[in-house]
Amino acid sequence: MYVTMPNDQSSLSQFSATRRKADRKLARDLKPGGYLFREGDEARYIFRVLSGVLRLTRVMENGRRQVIAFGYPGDVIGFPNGAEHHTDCDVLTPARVVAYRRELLESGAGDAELHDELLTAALREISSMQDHFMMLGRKSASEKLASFLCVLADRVGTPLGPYTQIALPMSRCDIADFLGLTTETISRTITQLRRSGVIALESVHQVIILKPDDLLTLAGGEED
Amino acid sequence: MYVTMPNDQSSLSQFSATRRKADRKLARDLKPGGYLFREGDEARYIFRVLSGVLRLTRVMENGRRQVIAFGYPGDVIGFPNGAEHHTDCDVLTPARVVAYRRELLESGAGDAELHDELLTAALREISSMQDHFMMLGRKSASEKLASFLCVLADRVGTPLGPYTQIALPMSRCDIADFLGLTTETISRTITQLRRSGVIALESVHQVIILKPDDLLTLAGGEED
DNA sequence: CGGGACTTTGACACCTCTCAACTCTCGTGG
DNA sequence: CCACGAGAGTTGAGAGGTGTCAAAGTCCCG
Repeated sequence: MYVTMPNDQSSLSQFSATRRKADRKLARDLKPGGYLFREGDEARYIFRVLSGVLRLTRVMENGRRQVIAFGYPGDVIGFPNGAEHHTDCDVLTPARVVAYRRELLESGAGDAELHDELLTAALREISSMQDHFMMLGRKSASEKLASFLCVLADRVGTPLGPYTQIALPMSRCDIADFLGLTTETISRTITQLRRSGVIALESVHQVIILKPDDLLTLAGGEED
Repeated sequence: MYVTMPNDQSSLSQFSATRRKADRKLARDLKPGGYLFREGDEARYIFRVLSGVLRLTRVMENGRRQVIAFGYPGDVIGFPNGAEHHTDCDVLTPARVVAYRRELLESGAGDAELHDELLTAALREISSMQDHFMMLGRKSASEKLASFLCVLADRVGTPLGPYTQIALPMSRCDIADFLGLTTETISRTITQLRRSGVIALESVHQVIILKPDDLLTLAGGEED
């Protein structure tokens, strides 16, 4: 999942019901703290997230880290480039994924429908990443965080009375590395939002959006 | 083309000789200042750049702009997401491109080899964009610019005695919008590099790299 | 030769980072 | 049951890098 604007049309719904049924027997369960693959691993499979949250990261030799994306249900991750994976994929919450052999993306290998779904996912990935460029390069700290919360609310928010609640299974540091900021800036910006009454903190990892319209405005305009 | 680290293996060579021959009759010539497609246009074709330089941009309603990529020979651009293009594609120098019907990427449509080449290009695109994230989010102005020049030198640099010369057909503003900076910062950083003897300016749009090793060091480490 | 766009340079402001201290949470062990 | 410690999160002060605004310089092309 990339943080763009909250008009992500991606979701589980793009995958057919028969597909989801067939996947069930191929599903793999993952424990928090573990990993799905590491940079340098041979990329034999592409994964689709059924439940839980994963984290894709890349690290520079000097230690600087970038969180490439968070993998939420419906996301497809692990697109290969060459023979190896080029990111680490860690498990943030108990998760379940389906593994598809990479040949299914590359040739179809007899399952035209799945081939098409994976290809569509790859193309959507490219488009989402382009949106994310805009955010990393052209938005302020508060705009970034507001955008992030908006997208999460749209994709995985749960109603809580008149409000929307969202879980933040990742650490402040993960959010910072995703948005190109520091943990301190994340923390300070969250405090700002809280003090201005836009959000409230149920706990450190549970946010309640009190003023969705204000948050959307803070997110800075949509693209286009 | 994305600015990552100068280990881009992409080039014309990935496309077979027979392909290049067949393309010649499908080639389309483009004039500087024109455009190949605009955001919102129906995405019927995917393009491969044969010569010249293109520019892919996305604009927010408040005017902020992000240059998504520069299209250099060997690059494939215009991957569709849904029915429409989501970026503008402008022509920076006289250019020649080949247009492939999008069905060739999606189904193969009888040309398995081309299908494979386009798919590989899409996957490489994803990987390159991931590298670009690192740069937008985690590098300083001088690191960004040094990285940019390194990649250009690798891909389109021409030997000039013991040095390497590179053309910068895009404006300072384009470079800024690509790297997530301002034109002033680009200008100042170029001046720094010039004063420190790492580069020299043949003209505003012609750079000579005097100390490639220093430039590479300034680019900050490679990923991994 | 003139005009407009682009580039460079300077001064200054401000946002974010850095470094540091403190608080909070949670699990462990006495 | 409470004390303790480790890790994560928050808050503060100060520094520094980049943006903003303004003006001068340069290039290009009619």
